[in-house]
Amino acid sequence: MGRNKEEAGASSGRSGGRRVTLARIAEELDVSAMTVSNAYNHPDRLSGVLRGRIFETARRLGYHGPDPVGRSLRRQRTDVVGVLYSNPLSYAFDDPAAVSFLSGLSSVTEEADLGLLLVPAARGVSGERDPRAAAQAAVDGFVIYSMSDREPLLAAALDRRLPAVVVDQPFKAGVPFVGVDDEAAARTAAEHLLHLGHRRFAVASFALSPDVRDGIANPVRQERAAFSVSRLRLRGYRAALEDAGLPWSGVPVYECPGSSKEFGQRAAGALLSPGRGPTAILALSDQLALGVIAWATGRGLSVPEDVSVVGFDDIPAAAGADPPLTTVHQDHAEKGLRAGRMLVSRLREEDGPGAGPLATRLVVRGSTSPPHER
Amino acid sequence: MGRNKEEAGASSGRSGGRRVTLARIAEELDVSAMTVSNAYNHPDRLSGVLRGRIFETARRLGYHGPDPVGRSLRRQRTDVVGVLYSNPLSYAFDDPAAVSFLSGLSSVTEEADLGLLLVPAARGVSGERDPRAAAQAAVDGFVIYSMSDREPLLAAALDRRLPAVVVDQPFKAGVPFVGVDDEAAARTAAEHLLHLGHRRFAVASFALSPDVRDGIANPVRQERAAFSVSRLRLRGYRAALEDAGLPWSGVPVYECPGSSKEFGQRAAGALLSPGRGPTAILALSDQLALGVIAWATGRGLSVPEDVSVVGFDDIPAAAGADPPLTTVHQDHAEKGLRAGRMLVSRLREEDGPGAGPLATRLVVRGSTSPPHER
DNA sequence: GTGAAAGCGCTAACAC
DNA sequence: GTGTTAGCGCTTTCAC
Repeated sequence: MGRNKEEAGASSGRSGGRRVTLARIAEELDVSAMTVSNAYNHPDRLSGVLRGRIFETARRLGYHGPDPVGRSLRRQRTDVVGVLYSNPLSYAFDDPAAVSFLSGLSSVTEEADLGLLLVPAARGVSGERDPRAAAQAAVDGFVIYSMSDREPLLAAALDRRLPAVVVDQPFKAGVPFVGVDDEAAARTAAEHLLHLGHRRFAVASFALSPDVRDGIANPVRQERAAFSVSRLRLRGYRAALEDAGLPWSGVPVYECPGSSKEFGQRAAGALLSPGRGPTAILALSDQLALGVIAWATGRGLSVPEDVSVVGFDDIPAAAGADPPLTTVHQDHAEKGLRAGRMLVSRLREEDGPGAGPLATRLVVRGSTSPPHER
Repeated sequence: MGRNKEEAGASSGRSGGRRVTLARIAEELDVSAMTVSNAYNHPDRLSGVLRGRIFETARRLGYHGPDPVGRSLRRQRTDVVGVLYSNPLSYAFDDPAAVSFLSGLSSVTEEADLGLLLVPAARGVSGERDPRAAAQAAVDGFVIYSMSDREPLLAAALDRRLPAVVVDQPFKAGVPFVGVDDEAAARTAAEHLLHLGHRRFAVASFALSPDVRDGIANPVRQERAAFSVSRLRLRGYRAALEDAGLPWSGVPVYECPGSSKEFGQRAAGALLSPGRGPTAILALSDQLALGVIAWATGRGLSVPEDVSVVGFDDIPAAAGADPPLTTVHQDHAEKGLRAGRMLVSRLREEDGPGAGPLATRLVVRGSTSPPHER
């Protein structure tokens, strides 16, 4: 028989100074802690009556089930997936591509009953993120989203030898990868403009390396870019133009610190200002492309008559833009689904989806046309 | 002196079957576990030399710092904030208002070096979410975003007696709240249309209760709505119309299961179909309003000439819509900031921002005009 | 069906 | 500066 003594303020999980634990409930009912644990984790291993008394006592004492941390320590798993991002977290929510990605990822993790932990990693002086963040995250695995090649945070995460999936960049041997063929996709974008007859190009790029710059990036910096996505897209553009006999040295690449409409406007200002500017602008992202268009139309230039603009990503706003944006489509939500499924299957030690790049396709809309005679 | 024996495969954190722990490093160097712990947590309490040997040995053995779970158990804190959402997680990423909110919230939590855990809570048959999710989340506090009034998940979270903040709904005595005065704000939206001369109204609403419906909701269901945001906005509309002498019974309220452009189109189909329809539609969200506009223009009706439409939220797409949407502005990112600051200050047991509703304002754009004579 | 023993990995508090 | 003790709350294993 339980002693059943009333506790003052028993309604709170931490009243009276002492937290209510499994052991406390067990003591109260003169059963073992194991039995109380079983009541929550293996209800079939108890008589219904005892289970009822346990829950009743728990309710009375303000106990709301096994402490998740004690549980995780003992079971050696947390049922949480960590997400590592190359930028401050709040940037992710301002980036439509990242949001679509997280939407896909979260639908898989939630389905698998796993939490999604957005890992906070303060940015250091060099633009790199605090690697200790990866060591301190209580997770069963990582989804690493779009990191630069030699980011210490990435190394720290992989060092933990937990299941991990890398998305977009960088490609690391031995680590499952989800992404597209950026070089080939960028190439099709440039070829589209070449077919239309353009000969004078400029590029609006987002960051090439964590040590962010704002200005024209020379070919050396381009090839050394720590962000492989940037490097590969530039390579794709370059290959297409050089195949058409155009010297890459004549193509200014404006590097913005980030990927936003505002930066796109700034890039446009630098690229389009002088009299005889480019007739076509290749943007590494839709956000940048939209900024370019906004700047151009704001200056009385018309798109595509005066300048053609091509983006990359096909974010939701691309189709609705004025003019609708010609861009390289990639399925960001699908990336999240795929990354999630790969990681979940690894956590369960089952077979999951295989590797191989996701598809892209050029979507021709209203922001490109043959160059206008000037 | 350390024994320094080489271990096979020492490069992995869990090689040789046995995980590498603090104690293992301590043993290797013939120091106490405490000293190794101090090397990571209180570097100033060791000689630089010893610290160096410890890190060197850790590196050699593949130890990457104290296990986060063991650490959390001992310290009785996780440095993680849990986010509870009224819908499946992936919906949050498809809702521009929620995304802005998370952007604001994450910037505060990251600044405070706290992780953000998106808690997975499967949806039960009644539309309610699994309350066990709240009991199993390893967090120091909760941000509860837009729950229905009697959601078991909400009760389960509050039962844990952790610091918590509720955003948008429901208002619970004793729990810090962040939100706007929905009733007053909705009222201004309806008054705007009344001033323009409208007399025939209809409402496009998102869910009133977790047991989702799709169709006209009668006044009883309206008043019983478990989502206080829905209830209050409807009350605001109603108060304005009744003050103008219009009977609420003449105003159809179409309840959609969710808040999306697609649902808005469906609502418009039901509300605008018959010959003599409303001249103005009040939508409980911009997403719904945008759907209404899309349906109307797709049917050859022009907005605002044939129907005026007012939204609620002022999401980024509202200003760029065609026509630009008249709507009630509220600052979702600010909500996230405020909720984050309130919670962080509570976790630190400091004073934080006080209560009080955030401001809203009616933004008149192109989707409203005086009613056209028919 | 129920329980005893053991220990998951770590650090606060306090010696020395 | 470094070490000792103790225990955070839980569940695996195995016995009964």
